[in-house]
Amino acid sequence: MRPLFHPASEDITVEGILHALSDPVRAQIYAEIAKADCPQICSAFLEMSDRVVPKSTLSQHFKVLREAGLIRSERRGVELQNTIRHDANQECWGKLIQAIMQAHKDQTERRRRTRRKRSISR
Amino acid sequence: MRPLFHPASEDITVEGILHALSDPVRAQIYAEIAKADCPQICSAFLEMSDRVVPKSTLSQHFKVLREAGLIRSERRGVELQNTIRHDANQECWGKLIQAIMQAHKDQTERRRRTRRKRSISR
DNA sequence: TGTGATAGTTCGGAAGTACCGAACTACCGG
DNA sequence: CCGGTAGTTCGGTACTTCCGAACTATCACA
Repeated sequence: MRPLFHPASEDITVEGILHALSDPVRAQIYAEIAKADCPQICSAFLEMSDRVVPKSTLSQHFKVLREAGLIRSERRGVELQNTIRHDANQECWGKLIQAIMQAHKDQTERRRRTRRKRSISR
Repeated sequence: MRPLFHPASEDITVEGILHALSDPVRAQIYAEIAKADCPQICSAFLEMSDRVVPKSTLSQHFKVLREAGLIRSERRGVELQNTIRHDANQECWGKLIQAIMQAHKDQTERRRRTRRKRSISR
């Protein structure tokens, strides 16, 4: 097991961030880590809202988020503590990331409304 | 050749937009269409800044942008006139797209400065 | 109409990426 | 050292991307 790689903040790219957050599972993971007030461990996401995420897949998702520079993972005993990377975020990526997360939130909300409307009209 | 498919605005997704714009070539195409004051044809992008884009690849890139709901393509004779889709953009995606384009712009600028600094320090 | 030219699309194969189960490594508590 | 829990790596299959070659669509003009 090689030590966890985190890119230097000057190596973070738009492409990397967009790619990482263009996956709904990863976007949700990121959102939950962001809104939690304490570090989150990977296995907390083995089952999410509706779907079950296999743990090898989950591990890859965390790797993508980490290597895009979005989260920081630190070993604490047997588990990884994941937090969002405020260093890079605030300065140059803050607005981008916020806009993306807001768009995801709006979309979830919009979908929820549409589903409900549809089920009423039957 | 099937007619050009454009998604209805309610079928546009964050995932689709992020995926489309996470490719630097597509992001640049989108940026240039956005800043031009008249529709742009696909073949205008066969050679861009430094790289040459093969036309089959270019055709796919336009398809991705179109099907993400970012651009509209209309046949005018032998060519396609591409414009950005303001309908969907303004209402719910405007902020997101602007933030992404700004981030791309900042990144290009940052990279340009770094390159120059490096070449001075030699 | 037919021929040539130009713009874009489709096809097919090679290269790359994603997903997931199974086997593995790392760490801790007794 | 054992057993259990948390994560990673491996390997195969499935999907995606890239690009050249062949194709289709449209126009202009004889």
